[in-house]
Formats: sequence, structure tokens, C-alpha cells
Amino acid sequence: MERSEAELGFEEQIARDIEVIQRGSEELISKEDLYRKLERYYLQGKKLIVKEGFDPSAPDLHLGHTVTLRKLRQFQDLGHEVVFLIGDFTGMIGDPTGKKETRPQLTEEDVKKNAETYAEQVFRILDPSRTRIEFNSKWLSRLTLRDLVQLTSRLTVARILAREDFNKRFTSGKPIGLHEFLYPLMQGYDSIALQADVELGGSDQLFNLLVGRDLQREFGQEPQVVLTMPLLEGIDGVEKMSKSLGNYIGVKEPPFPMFGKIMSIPDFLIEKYFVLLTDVSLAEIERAKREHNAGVLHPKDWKEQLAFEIVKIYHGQEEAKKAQEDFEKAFGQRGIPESAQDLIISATELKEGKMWILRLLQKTSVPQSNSEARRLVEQGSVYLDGKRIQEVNCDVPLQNGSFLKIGKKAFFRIQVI
RNA sequence: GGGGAGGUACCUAAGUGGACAAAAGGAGCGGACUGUAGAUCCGUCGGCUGAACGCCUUCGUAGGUUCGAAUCCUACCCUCCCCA
Repeated sequence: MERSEAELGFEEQIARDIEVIQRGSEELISKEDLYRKLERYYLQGKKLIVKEGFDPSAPDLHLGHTVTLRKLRQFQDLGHEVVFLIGDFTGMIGDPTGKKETRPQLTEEDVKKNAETYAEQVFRILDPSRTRIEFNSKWLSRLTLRDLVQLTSRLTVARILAREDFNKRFTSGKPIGLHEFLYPLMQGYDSIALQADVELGGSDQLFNLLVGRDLQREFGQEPQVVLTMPLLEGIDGVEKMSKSLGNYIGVKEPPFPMFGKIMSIPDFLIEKYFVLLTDVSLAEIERAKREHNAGVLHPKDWKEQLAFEIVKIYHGQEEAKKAQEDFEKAFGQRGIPESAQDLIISATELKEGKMWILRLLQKTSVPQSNSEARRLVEQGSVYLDGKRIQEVNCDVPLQNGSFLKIGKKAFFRIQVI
């Protein structure tokens, strides 16, 4: 990212920066504002304050979160300061964005605990030396009712009801709590408190971000630049990636399952994932896409490249390579993956070296109940040492290194001790 | 505050005294086919018991009527709509 200032005119630098910032983005409001701010950075050395708020109710980061986090990182690499804002105060309300129902309110304690787990994860992506972590209770809890009334007068009911998610709930007769209307205002107030130059968010955040712009203007500040990123669909290819929908890929996941999950995304998402989640250049992505469309590059191979690139970011080149080889072994050759999870069975649990198949399945905690375990067996998804076990009433011999496969995705290597 | 409608499983939604663990669709899960993709087909889809059509829990909550309740009664909680 080092650039020789002497060689490039600052106009040219700004143009390049904007190009980086715009990669994969959805809306940039406005480019002119951004230009002006960057100009000030290069001429006067005033770093941009780039803000993104995070809801502390979901402390497990997944690739969906990383879309904007990576963008923040890009700002950092361009020299700017990032404020990672934990919405501990707003978290007690719950962002109504995109919600079909009122969210349960979190307790103060929940929020604090979640926020901590959050913070330790983001530095897989952000540069700690250019990151400031803030909690919005710092200023929001001090607002008086008078301040609140003043803030609420800036926004009309019609305008807030025009928002798609509220509108849907309203017209379909779903409840909307009055407090939920406050959310965009508080988020906007955050921008004032932080004097944000840029606020980032998913495209569903557009409304909230724009309110921030308005409020800043009202309070005599230069309005923030609003940058939205597309929402990332989860592995089902339909819904936004989220933990509660179970269609997510966590950044903390080990290489092999991470690789596997990426391989299971629908083909049409490959390009989007490349753009939003990897460092592969746009030119290269474009080229691969052409090859793919021409039928030269098989979608599976392309997707393997994708999986490799992403796993590399979180686990390094070596691990990524291993995961790929393992994947080939497990699915290409239907063999035993190296990274099968160890399942420890104590010898005392065995009767004459055998164990009831359902007990064994319970041990893996893959099935949620015994009935489910039974179903899995009856439906023929259980293999022990390559042999399908379809009889429920069956004791299976176990020894060190026995290999258990449940369904397509769960692999266990058994250790008897 | 007045009037009306309604709360059924993960979601949508049928069911108004027994045959209801509860129709149908979707999601999920599993199998076949594949590339752990998509499409398609089949199966499954509350739980417990080494499993029988046995038991337990579930139709907003708590009681009641009844041999028997998702269904009837009472109270309460919650939501939506109209009026004020």
C-alpha cells in the first residue's frame, strides 16, 4: 500500500483510492463528498474517520460481516482511522432493519458480554493500530428526554414508514414497537458524536446511514459519506447470511469445514464471493468469469479456487492447501479426510469391543435426539469403516482408527481409550 | 375507553368434542443422481424407551366441564383492525 507521493499527483491518488473504495460497493453517497474529504487528507493530512456500527447481539463473526469489515480494512490501508462502534446502547433496542418481528431486547449484561467476544474477533481483519473501539452508550445514555424530543422532530412518521421493512410490517399487520423508530435516530446521533466522515454498512442500512447524514447537517457538521455494501447471501444462496438461519460460514471455523461450506454455495454466487471476500483483483476475476462462461473453466474448479482464497485469508496458505487436498480426498475419492474429527470412546463403554450404533451416534452429537439418530440409520446415511449401517438394532465393533461417516458432511475418527 | 378479528409445530396455514403428534405447502434433514452446486425423484420431519402402532409433552397462559379437549366454559396475557 506504500505509494510514492512524489510520483503520483494527489488527484491521481484520490482517483485510485476511490477505485479501491468502490470495489464491490453498492452505493456511494456521494462521490463528490468523498473526493473532497480525501483531498483534505492528502493536502492537510486530516485522516478520515470511518465508522461502522455493530449490533452486539451476534458475537460470532461470519463471512457476511467481513464484507464491510474488509472494506474498513481497505480504508485503514489507505491511511484512515476506523471506529469500530459497538452498539451496546442501541443493542438493547435491536436494529429493526429487515426484521419481520420486534426483536427481543437484550439486557445490559448480555450486551457487555457479547461485545467483548466481538472485539477479539474483528482483529482477524482490522488493523488494531488504526482501530478505535467505542461503545455508543457513552453518549446515548446521557441524552435527556429533551434531546430525544429534539432528535425525533427531525424525522417524520411518513418518512420512516416509507422504509420497506417498517412498511411491510405495518401493512401486513405485524407489530412495530415505538422504540424501534428511535433506532435510526440514535445511529445517526452516533455519527454526530464521532464526527464521522464515512459510515459503512450493508445495503439494508442505507436508510439509517442517510439519517446520520441529515442529522449531522442539522447539527452543523459536514455530512458523512455513506457507503453501502451488498448483502452477502449465505450458503443457501437465497437468504442473507446469518447465524440464526444457519446458512453462515464463521471466520473461526477450521479450514476443512470452511472449505467445504464454501464449496456448497450455489454457483451463481462464485463471482460475488470473489469480489467481496477475497483479494483477487477484479481483472483476474473478470478473466476467470469469461473462461467459465466459455466452458473452459469448470464451475467446481472455479469454486475450489474461491474456497482456497478465502481459507487462505483466515488460516494461511498451507492450511488452505491442506483443506483443498482433504476435500478432494473426502469427496472426490470418497475417502477418509485427514481432518475428520476425533471421537473419543472409552473402552469401558464397549461390550466385547462393540457399541450400539445409536449410542455411537449420540456420542457425536450430530443427531439432536435419539429419534433423529434412528432416522439417520434407517435412511441409510451412516457408514462405519465404509460399510453402510442400516439396521438400528445393531452393535458395531469399534477400534482405534475406525472411521464413522454420518450423512455427507460429518466425519469422525474413533479413538478408543 | 368502545367495537371487531385473532394467537396451532421452524415459517405459512387447515382443523371447532374421539379416528389429532395434529391436513397442506415451504424451510430443514436423509437417500438416489451429481460437482458436498443447481434441477429432479423418493423418504423423513415433537420427544422417550434396544421400538410397541407403548408412553410422555405440545395447538397463547392458568384453571374448569367431560369417559375423552387444539376444539366447549371462565379468567388472564399478547397482537391486529375500526372508532375515540
